[in-house]
Parts: sequence; structure tokens; C-alpha cells
Amino acid sequence: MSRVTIADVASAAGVSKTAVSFAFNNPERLGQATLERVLGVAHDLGYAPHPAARALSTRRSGTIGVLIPQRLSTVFANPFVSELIQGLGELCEEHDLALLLVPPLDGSLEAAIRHASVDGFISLGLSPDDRALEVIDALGTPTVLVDSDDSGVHPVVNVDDHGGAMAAANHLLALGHRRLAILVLPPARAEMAYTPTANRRMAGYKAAIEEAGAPPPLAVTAGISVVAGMRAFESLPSGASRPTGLLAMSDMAAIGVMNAAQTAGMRVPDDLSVVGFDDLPLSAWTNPPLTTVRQPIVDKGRLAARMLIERMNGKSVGSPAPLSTTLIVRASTSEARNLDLPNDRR
Amino acid sequence: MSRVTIADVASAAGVSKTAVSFAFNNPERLGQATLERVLGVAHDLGYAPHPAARALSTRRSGTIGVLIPQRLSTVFANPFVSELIQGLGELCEEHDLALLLVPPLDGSLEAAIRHASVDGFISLGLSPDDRALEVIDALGTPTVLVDSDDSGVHPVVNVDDHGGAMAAANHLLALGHRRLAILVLPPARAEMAYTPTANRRMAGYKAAIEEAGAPPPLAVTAGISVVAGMRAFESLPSGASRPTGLLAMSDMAAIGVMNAAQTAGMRVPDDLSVVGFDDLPLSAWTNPPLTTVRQPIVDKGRLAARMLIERMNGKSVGSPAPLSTTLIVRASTSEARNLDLPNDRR
DNA sequence: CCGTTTTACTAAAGCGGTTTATCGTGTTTG
DNA sequence: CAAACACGATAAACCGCTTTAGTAAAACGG
Repeated sequence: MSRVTIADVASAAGVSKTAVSFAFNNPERLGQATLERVLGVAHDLGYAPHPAARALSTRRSGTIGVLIPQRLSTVFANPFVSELIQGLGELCEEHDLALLLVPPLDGSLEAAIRHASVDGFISLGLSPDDRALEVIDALGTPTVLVDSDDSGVHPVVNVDDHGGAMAAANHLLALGHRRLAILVLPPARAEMAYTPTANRRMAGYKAAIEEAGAPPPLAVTAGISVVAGMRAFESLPSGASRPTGLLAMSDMAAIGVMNAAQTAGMRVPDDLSVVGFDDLPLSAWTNPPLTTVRQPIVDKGRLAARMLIERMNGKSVGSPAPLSTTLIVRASTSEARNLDLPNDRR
Repeated sequence: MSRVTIADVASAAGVSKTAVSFAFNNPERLGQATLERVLGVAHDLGYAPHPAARALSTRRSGTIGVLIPQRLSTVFANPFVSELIQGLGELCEEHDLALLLVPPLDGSLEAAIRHASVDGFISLGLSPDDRALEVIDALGTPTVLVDSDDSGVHPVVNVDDHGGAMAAANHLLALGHRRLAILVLPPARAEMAYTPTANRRMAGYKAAIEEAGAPPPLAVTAGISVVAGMRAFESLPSGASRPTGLLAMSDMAAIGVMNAAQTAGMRVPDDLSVVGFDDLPLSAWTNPPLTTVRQPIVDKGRLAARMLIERMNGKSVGSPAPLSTTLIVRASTSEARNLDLPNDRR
């Protein structure tokens, strides 16, 4: 039982393949009577154009691809991606597009890109000089970068990471914290440099810390997951040099830190103040509710999709201004109490 | 600047298109020398086979589709889907498959199915007599149903909803609760009946309640989101007939109820005990941590993908036994205190 | 009533690959 | 030395659809 093709419909309706095709794509070129007959026959036979054949012919697949730099199981453990997809999805549905998740193929994102039948790509967290983007350029597929740097070749959607990070650090500094630790986002792909996002946030944290004249912070790389945050907490120094304030570049890691700290008998925020980044929906319900930097993730997805669709339609679009971030103060931060620091000039 | 085709490579290497194709798909049919030359030229030119052309020719797209019965923005607000995708993703990566999200096209899931270029479908929460599945049958695309009923035509992956629901209800009943409310999952698609999952859970709740001789519960339909849970709480009766125990069919709705209850000045679990369903990762960190029924969502995704891949390879597979569910008791439930019920036979 | 448009429909050429059947060549075999 | 046989490479058909160019018939205009 093979699929019903356009030829089947054509012969059943006693017309040419062209007529059947016109019935769907160019109805005004057919007479009223034949149009109805063809449509009727097609419906009765359950005919649907073969997507690949159509894509080959029209050079359009009706699909946009989301480049996932890591394993799906890693990436989807972070609600960030779900949020982004909500935004992308809204636009996709509006424009009748499907969404293809493109994780590395056999470990190679480049290979995956070549195999993906899409009209455009959304890239997540890739540095603009990533090899994967060279492959895309060779293919000529329209692409919009999310969380990257603007190198001029592709439009980029970013948020104000620097400002958000500064706000987070300033918040802790204003509460009197001096010994700070930073949980740095891991590289998007193995053996690569830190992500552009991580660099900007780091710069923001450091700018605020330096400006306040506080000692340089401790930086630890932690994956974007609760368990990674828990592990990161273990690696923090204890005793007198123990940090009293922690700046996490992701809410997930921040939650992990709070968990691990509480398990270790510390109180949050009394013994350790924690600030996250993202403001995921769940961060409002953690215990204690997380102080964090809100970034408009869904908007980001919406905007990126809108820009990509415009690019796919031939319009050229530039990178918009970074979307703004806001510090959301909840209960995971409080005044530094034990100011018995060696380097404290009280 | 058009894409590099197989013909370009062929003429550049001074061979036929066939030779180039063989170089990639049937290397042993080419001489050592030509093979290397062709591969070299192809690499230099940055050649990659056009996915649609390849799909048309081989009748394989290297993609599996996930049927999303509602809008992406609705569905991805529920971490359940992320979890499932983690499971699906593991198998996809193992088998070099991409994942296509297939939400309704212009409101029609049937139309979306016809447009999707996939080798198989994973269906979420669709009743086995859903019209969308008829379209799939006409297409002959291998399909595995998740959270459905076994009608014999497609393999189904389920968890023990009935047992899990009974355990949840028995837990509340054992704590002395008698006035219970149930938050029912909404239909998968607008204007349709309740999902098979909802029916099984409902049956489980009711069986336990009847067996315990408690009064029939109040049932309210609530979407799978925090705000839906909050709204559902508002619609519950207050005063003397106010339920003391609430059985939610999803953790998200349960969290919404807890939030709304606390906002309304009630204490959880003292004034209202809440049991969820799913055991999402975040449910362990809510305030208070949620008592819920754990279902192995990632396993479910893995299993469904494994079965689908087998079906795609021509093997016929049957539906496995429902995966087991476990009651996870946390802090959102406690003994019923105010037993001043009208219909209580203390 | 004949030339010109319009209308309604079709033949055939792609789109870019894969695959079957075939064809020279040089090597082995009877 | 002719026949058989690998071996290496290719021509051409095919996958299922879109679309350009073109044709026959009907409508129109003078």
C-alpha cells in the first residue's frame, strides 16, 4: 500500500498532473467544474503532496531549524530552551512553519546542519566564529543568532547581559557582601571558549565589583543544571575564605547551590546570598524564592523568529538593540552579617 | 550563489554523478583513486547532498515527528514535554535522527501531519480514535502513541495511571481527608473528550474514594499550567463544603493551587493538602515541596522512541506493560485537622 | 466570417539526488 | 586464443511535485 501520488489523483479525475497541482496552488487557473472535481477526488483518495518532493521542487521546506549545540537531554533539562521555543513557536504557528530540533549528528553539529532540511536556522549560544556557522554560510541558509556576538554577517538577538550582571553584583555589594563567587556558564560546545553571553555577564559582574573596590571574585564554571550547581557548591572554599554572596549565571545552577548549601546545613540567605540569572518561571517558587536577573526569554524567541522569517522572505534585517534585563529581588539574598573578613575595612 | 550540487562535484572531479553518489553511499564500488579524488573535490567545494532530494529518492527523511496537539507555547509551558523530549532525544541522537515538532497547522493537526516530512510519529495524548490518527494511517507512517489507549493498531506507551491515582487518593484518605477535589486534565484537543490518561486517573481516584466509603469528590477541569491551577482554586467552594484535600492530575496545576491557596491566606498543608501527578524535577523545590505521583517521563520518551525506531525498521512491536508509578510523599500533605464535616461519621 | 484574445488545460522540463542495468577494459580461464 | 569474468565507471530511469511554455477551443472584435 503505497502513498497516493499526484498522478493517481490526476488519472482518477481524468486530468493532467498539472491540473491537480494547480487545484492546490493556483486554483484560479482552473475552471470551476474541474477544480471542484479534482479537489473532490483528491480528498476522497486522501491525497497529500509528498513533503520532500514539494520541498525539492519549491526549494522551501516550511521548516526552521533550531541549532542545539549539545545533547538534547542536556539542553532540555534547562527550562530556558522551553521558554525560547514558546517564543519561536508562536511565530512559527503564525507563519505555518514547523520547528526542527537539530542537535549534533555523531557529535558533529556541522554534519547535522548539512542534513537538515530547513529554510532557516536559529542558533543558540554559538560564537560567531564557530565552524558550524561557516557551514551555514556555505549553504547560504538564512540564520539568526541568539546569545552571540555581532560580527556583522548574521543578525543577533541578545539581552543586556552586562547591565543585568552589574545589577546583580551591585545588589550583593549594596547588601555588604565582599567575598563573592561567580558561577560561570560552560562553553556551548566542548573544548571551546566561553560563550559570548558568559563573557558579557562576567564583564558586568567584574565591572561592578571593581567599581565598588571589593576583592576580585572567585570564578567557577558550572553546567546549567541543578546537579551542576550542587557540585559547584562543593568546590567552593569553606572556612574563613568562604564566599558570602554567590552570582550564578543561570537560575538552574543557582537552585542547585541553594539546595547543596541547605543540605550542608547552611541557611539561605542568612549564611549565603544567591543571585541567579534568567528568572525562569520556577524560580519564583523555590525555597527560598530566588533573587535573579530577569531576561525576556519568550520575547527573545519571538523576536529571533520574526527576524528569521523576514530574512527568509528576502528582507535584510539588522541586529536589534539588546533586550533589557531587570533585577528581581526575592528572598535568596540578604545583608551580609558576619563581616569578620580578613580583608574587610570596616 | 546557488547551492553546490552533485553535478558540480561530478564535473569538477571529471566523473559521473553516479560516481559521486557512490563515493558517499557505496564507497566499495569505486576504485581507491577515484574515491579519494571525489571525496576530496566534494570536501573542497563544501558539497552536501540536498536533504529534500535525498529524502525523495531514498524515501527516508531521517526525522521523527512529535505530534503536539496544542499550541507550542501552551505545551512547552509544561515541563512534562521537555522531559519527554529528553528521552526521545537520547534515542534520536543514538540513531542519527532529527526531531520535528509538529503543532497544528492553521488549527488543523491533520494538515500539519500531511506536511511533515518524517519517517515516523510520536503522538502525545491523542485518543486512538482521533481523526489525526486516521490521516496517519492513510499515509502509512509508523507511529507510537504516548498516553493513549490501546486499540491494537498502534503500539502505546503508558504508565500505570490508575494505580498512581489510587495511591494518591489513598494517601489523602489515610490522612483522614474526606472532602476531596480533583483537578482533571483538559482534553488534548479543543472540543474533544477527556484524554485517556485523564479517564484512567479519574477512575483510580474514584475507585479509592469509593472503597474508602468517602463522599464523591468534586471534579474541576484545569489546564496544565500554574495559572490554570490558580484559577481552578478560585472556583472551589469555600466555607463548610471547602475540600481539605486536592488531587491534581498534573504537578503544574497543583503548584498553581498551592500558590493561590497561600495567596488567599490558607496554609498548605495545614488548611489544604495537595497531591500532584508527574513528579517534575521542580516539584521537589516548591514551597512546600509537593507530594506527588512519580511517573518515569524520560523513560517513557526513551521507550516510545525505541519502539518507533524498531517499527520504522520494519519490525512489528506490541505495546509494553504500563510503566510503574510511585507515590512520593513530601510536605504538601498532612493529616486532616478540621473534621467538622456535615457528612462525617466520626 | 476571419484574425485576435482569453480561457482551460497539458506536455515536458526541471528540482537534486539514488539506483538499476549496462558497458568497456583488462585479467583470468579452459 | 577465444570465452568468461571481475572490476570500475556510467547512462538513464526514477522519486513526486512545480512551473514554464505551449496548444486547442471558445469568446471577442471589427
